[in-house]
Amino acid sequence: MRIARKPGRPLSFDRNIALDQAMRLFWQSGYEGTSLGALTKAMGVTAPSIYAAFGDKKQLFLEAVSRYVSGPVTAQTLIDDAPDAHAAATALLRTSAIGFTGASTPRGCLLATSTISCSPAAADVQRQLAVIRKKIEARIKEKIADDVRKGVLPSGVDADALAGFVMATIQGLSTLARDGARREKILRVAEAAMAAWPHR
Amino acid sequence: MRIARKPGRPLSFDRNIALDQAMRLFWQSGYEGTSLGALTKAMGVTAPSIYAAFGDKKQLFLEAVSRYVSGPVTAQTLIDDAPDAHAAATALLRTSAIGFTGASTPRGCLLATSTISCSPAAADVQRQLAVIRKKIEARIKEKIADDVRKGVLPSGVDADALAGFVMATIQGLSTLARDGARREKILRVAEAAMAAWPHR
DNA sequence: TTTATTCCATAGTGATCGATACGTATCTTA
DNA sequence: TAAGATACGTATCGATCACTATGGAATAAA
Repeated sequence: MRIARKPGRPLSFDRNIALDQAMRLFWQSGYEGTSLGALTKAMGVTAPSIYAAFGDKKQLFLEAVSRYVSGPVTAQTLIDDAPDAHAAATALLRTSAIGFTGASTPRGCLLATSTISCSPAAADVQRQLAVIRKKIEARIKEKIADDVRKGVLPSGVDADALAGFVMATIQGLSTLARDGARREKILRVAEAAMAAWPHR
Repeated sequence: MRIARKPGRPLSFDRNIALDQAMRLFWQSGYEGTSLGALTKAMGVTAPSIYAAFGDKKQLFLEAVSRYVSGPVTAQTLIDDAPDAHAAATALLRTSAIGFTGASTPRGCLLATSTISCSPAAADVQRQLAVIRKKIEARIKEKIADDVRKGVLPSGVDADALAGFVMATIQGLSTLARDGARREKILRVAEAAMAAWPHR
């Protein structure tokens, strides 16, 4: 079977690599803080090619976000693979602390920082990221509720508040990282946070 | 003694009221997300008058931030007035939960949201807000260290990590509020967080 | 009234924003 | 080699950005 090849002039850049550069820039400066001029420079692609390949700036950003949350290790997989909610929360916080302080990436969390505040024109983008955050929180809440049903956690546990607490801590770790805190300290903060976990 | 009155045409607007409107707008949309056009409309003051009264956009923003953190109830006073670190942290989190969900104010925390991500042009503003955040964290850390010295908290307590945890939680509550969580839930999250507090 | 001072309102400044029109180059297919 | 399709590079588009030059209006002091 032959490889189907589109007619016409081929792309002169690697779409994945260019998207990675865009993701990194959005991660660093946020959605509205990243200009198309900065994107063209970082991606090595002219504006018309970006628009042909990704649509407009909003679609490029959302695709970058999709790439950010679709790596081999995601919040989803961390939660699903953990034996219980405590292990899931610990893994989430530890992985966040590591991921927010990578030497070769921007500090903090793209999901937590890139549209926290923006002009009214970007309100819908802001809302879409909030939806993603809420889905993660809902998944944590389910995991906690599972533990309550199994008797791993006492029946009095407020799954809603505890899931919100885990999310809040992740967002907070992101800001600490943005403000320059070292990885080692953020890991200690995460550990201190897990002391809030209820026991049977 | 007579009231000294400047010569020349008097100001046609109330500087404090205008500053309040600016603060609210920055609180809502962040530093770079708030345009001067939006400010002139909300403040009811034309651009040249804003520049005459406040300098430039950066100075106006910093003055709005100064106003935000200089109310009758501030992080500083909450910490200083509390009998111990646990009470201080509880007061901080509860007050944050209330303040981030006011019906007549934007949601979340101006200090936590307005410059989390921004273009390289606003890097210095971003840094100045990070300094303010770090001062609050340092004050919390002192309060904790005091408790350790007094024996209120065990000597093994990591004051640095615990102070970072309180700050991280506040930032996280801000994002939860931004994402639409109700005040009642955020208060429960704050309560869940305080379960992490070490005891003697 | 005159003069000095200060502020307001109009109407812009150059720069940058996101996004695109247009003509040429490069590919597959026939 | 011709035809069709796709992407490239150049050179912009109108809108909006933060900001300001200029002249008239409103006040206090002389």
